[in-house]
Amino acid sequence: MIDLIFPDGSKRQFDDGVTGRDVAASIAKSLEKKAVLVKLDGELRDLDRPLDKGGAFEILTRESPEALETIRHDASHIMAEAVQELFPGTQVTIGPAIDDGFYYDFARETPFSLDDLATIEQRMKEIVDRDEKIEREVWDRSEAIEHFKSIGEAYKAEIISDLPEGETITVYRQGNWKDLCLGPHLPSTKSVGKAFKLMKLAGAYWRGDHRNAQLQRIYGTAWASEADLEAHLKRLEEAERRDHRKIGRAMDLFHLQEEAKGMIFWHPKGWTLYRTVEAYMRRRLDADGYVEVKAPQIMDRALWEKSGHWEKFGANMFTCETTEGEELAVKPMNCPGHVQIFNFGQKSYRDLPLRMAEFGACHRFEPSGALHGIMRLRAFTQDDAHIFCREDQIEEETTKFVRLLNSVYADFGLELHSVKLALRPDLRAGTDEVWDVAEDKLDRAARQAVNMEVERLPGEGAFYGPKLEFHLSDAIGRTWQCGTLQLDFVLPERLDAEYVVEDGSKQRPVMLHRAICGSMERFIGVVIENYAGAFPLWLAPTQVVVATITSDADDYALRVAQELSAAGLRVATDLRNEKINYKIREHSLAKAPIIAVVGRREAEEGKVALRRFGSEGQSVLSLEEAVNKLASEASPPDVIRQAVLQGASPERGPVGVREAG
RNA sequence: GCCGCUUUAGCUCAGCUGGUAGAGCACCUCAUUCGUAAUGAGGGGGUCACAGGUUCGAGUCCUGUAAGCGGCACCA
Repeated sequence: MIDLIFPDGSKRQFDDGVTGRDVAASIAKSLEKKAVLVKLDGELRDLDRPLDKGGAFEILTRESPEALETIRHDASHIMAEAVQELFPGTQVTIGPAIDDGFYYDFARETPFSLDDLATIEQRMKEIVDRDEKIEREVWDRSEAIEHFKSIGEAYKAEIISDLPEGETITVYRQGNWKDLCLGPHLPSTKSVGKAFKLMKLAGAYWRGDHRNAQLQRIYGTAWASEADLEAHLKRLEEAERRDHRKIGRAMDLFHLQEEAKGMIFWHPKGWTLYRTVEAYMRRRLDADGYVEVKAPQIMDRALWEKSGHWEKFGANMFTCETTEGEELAVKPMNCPGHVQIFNFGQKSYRDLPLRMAEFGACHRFEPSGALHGIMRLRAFTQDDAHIFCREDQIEEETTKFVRLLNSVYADFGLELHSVKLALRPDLRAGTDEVWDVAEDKLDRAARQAVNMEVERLPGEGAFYGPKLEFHLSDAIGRTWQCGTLQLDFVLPERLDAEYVVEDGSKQRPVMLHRAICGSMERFIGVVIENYAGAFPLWLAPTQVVVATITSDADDYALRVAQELSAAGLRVATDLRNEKINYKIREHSLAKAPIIAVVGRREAEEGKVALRRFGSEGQSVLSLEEAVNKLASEASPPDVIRQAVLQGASPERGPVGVREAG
């Protein structure tokens, strides 16, 4: 007999070997019908698999969130079945559930075409209609290897051979089709439903290793209901609408061209946005006790050899040789330069922590396939800083940094989504004791700053120290990793950084590499997508468009523009001989935050009619009122906070905006 | 870098099985002076990514190259 404890706390006894389906049937016939999976002590299991032990027990229906992953996993199996029916000779490999859907990697000579996807999808729906029972079988290891070899499934046979001895080999059978799989699965192909869609074709390496054969991956999305599928497709459309590359072109922010691939041509409006973000970051760093520096763009090979970059990352560095025989490299990162500045003259423990910041332009030779819009470039600017400190300052500095990062994200309408701690890799510098302390310090400091679980990523740290990754989420819930903080035990040693302590002896400082935006370009890309180009007033490249109704108002419009501009606002005028409807439409489509309409009436009364992006109303204000109001509204969020702290009236208007515009 | 797809006017895209390139928007000119999301008329603009090949003839078929896109690998 086994004891099952149900979610309501009740406990019942069942015979050994009872299945989830039996249990469901014993509760209600309707439940048996709806049941697709069970959960035993937190583990998902097939409905028809006999229960070999008791424990916390739950019966799951298709609609339960836990079932979704299984629906996706099953969909991948159905896809594999469909592919093997349609394209005999295609080998299967693996096909897991992933976020929003599933994929399956196939080995086949001829590539699949987009037309094939429609055919496969059709066949998948037929397989669902066939209502094939999905059954779990436990196989003998060598028999399983033999079986898959005999049917030409070399990859499957390899997977089984690589499973540890003693591992239970389970094969799932649906209709005539079999696949090696851990499970669990739904009871029948019909349970999977038809709320799926094949999305794209891609190449992928066997076992994720580029030295292995390249397989053909088919991605699909699968949901519990048609409505969920529709909603997902809508979200994808929405994401596409926000694509920074599209918006960048439409709003005339920047462009890329093949003569400089992976590098941005910033246009006036885009560069205004860039400068606004940079000026904001600079103020935040200034206020947080950083000093800003600028190190050379190109330095001698010898320095990169000393720092270790030449050996480890030389292949990704842009290099050149002078006619005088010097070998130089364009900096791929800023750290060695900063250590040179630290090393100049003598540093005392009184100088620590020394927070050295640079908007550092870095160049890295990224593989062509890695480039992506302005998110992944060959030339980019890090909002980099290195904090030189004592070991006992690591925690405090980390906490301070995380608070700053959190506040910066919030100012851009973004939210810190998760913090991850990348732990020691196999190949690493430093002793285990040092790593224990370092990992522990970062973990504790991050927790203290954000009151959030810190996810641990074993083996993903840099060879020189553990790393905190900060993932943010945008307005439509996508996540991005921008911020990072990395502890470094190695570089100060390699580049001989030291400071004098109280007793006059010399010590190595610890270095914290940290960035909030990561790359300015990438961060701006995220910001563009976050706001879908409809920037808040303080960020908008053009903040106010002064549009005339008739040419009678031209002189007045110029005066309005001049006064707004004098108050620090970024202003454009539209004096064209066009109807006001036309102008409103055009500037609204261009996402101008404020349209100031002036006609004969406003000119005579010294007023302006303000229309805000996204609203149809207008407010008529005197010119002076409008200037004050807009100037104060256009102040960056940190400047407004500062003004409030100092007790200045926020109505007094522009503080600190000018440097950006 | 690897796999697949794409590349036609400034932008978005048509162009069937080969017969010498088209729309909308944008741009320019003229007229229109108008009160909150498109005034009308006219005009200019393309080595069809690039280089070869097949053909009487190539935007269209073939090969190669490049870039872009979707993934994979990479991301110090």
